[in-house]
Amino acid sequence: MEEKIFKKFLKDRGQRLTRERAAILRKTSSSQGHFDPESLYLEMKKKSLKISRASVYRTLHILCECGLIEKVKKTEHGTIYEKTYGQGHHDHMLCLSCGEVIEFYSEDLERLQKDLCKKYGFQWTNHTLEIQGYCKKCLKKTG
Amino acid sequence: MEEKIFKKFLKDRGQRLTRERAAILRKTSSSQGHFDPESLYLEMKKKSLKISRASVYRTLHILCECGLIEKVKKTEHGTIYEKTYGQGHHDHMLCLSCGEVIEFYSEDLERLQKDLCKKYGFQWTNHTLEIQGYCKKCLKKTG
DNA sequence: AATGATTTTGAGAATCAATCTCAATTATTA
DNA sequence: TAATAATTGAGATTGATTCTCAAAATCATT
Ligand SMILES: [Mn+2]
Ligand SMILES: [Mn+2]
Ligand SMILES: [Zn+2]
Ligand SMILES: [Zn+2]
Repeated sequence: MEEKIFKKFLKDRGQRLTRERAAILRKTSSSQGHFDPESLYLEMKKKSLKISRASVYRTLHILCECGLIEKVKKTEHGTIYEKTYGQGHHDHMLCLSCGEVIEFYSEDLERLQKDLCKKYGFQWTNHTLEIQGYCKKCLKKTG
Repeated sequence: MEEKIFKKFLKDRGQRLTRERAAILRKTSSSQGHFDPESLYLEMKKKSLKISRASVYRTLHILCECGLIEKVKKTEHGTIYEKTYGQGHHDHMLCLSCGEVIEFYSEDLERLQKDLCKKYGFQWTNHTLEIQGYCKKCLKKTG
């Protein structure tokens, strides 16, 4: 389970699983979907888990290195993250109207990309794909 | 040609094609590949085209709205742009070692994405795909 | 060409996410 | 327990970007 992984990861680097780090880990592990550091900070504050912004940012970094979460992208309002533990790889559709994020996965799409890389002599490690457009719900409203 | 398009676009909004805007347009039009506002600002400064940062940022915005350039993505060092006039749509491979950007296009990839959108009742408008990995050159070096 | 209205510019201030500083605190080791 | 090492938080700092606003440039009209 996540805490075990995180603890081991930290230990191997001579770092400690503090109360603050554990709290942030729990928060991100139980998170549904995408999140950003500031919101996470504010939510923890509300819940009387007063952890400084510095620690939030620092811990999110470590969690990335550890592979438990990942940066999704940078926006004008800051960086978006998502947890990766227990989540398969996927890509995103983003509704330009309501902001909804649809997660999807396509084996064909993955294979096609790897084929393309081969063609260019490029050694694939990972990728990010975001499709922008309008979701079903918004299409109904606007007609 | 670009200047004509830009001029018309501005005129239609009651805006003017000033010396500053024209200079930035020329610079971006003649640009090869990707660029960022700060570098563009510094280069123009070197060439005795002293244009303020404010104007650079403002003009890049307008050029985006006009469709002559596009934001590629946001990085920790700022926003990356590229010109779009005369360039077909394409996606990117980014070398994690040397930073090289390979531009590529795949009809199959495009079709596949549109099919996926259909499946989700999502109305496609555009997308961005970045494949991260290692380029041919770097692979040779590192073995 | 002069007048008056409109738009644009640039210098520097403001904003905002993210990082850094460093003294005080906490955990680990001897 | 004392010495050592890691961590925290408050606030300062950085860096990209935006904003402010007075001065300059451009346009339309007489
Ligand atoms: Mn996701
Ligand atoms: Mn490109
Ligand atoms: Zn929507
Ligand atoms: Zn390379």
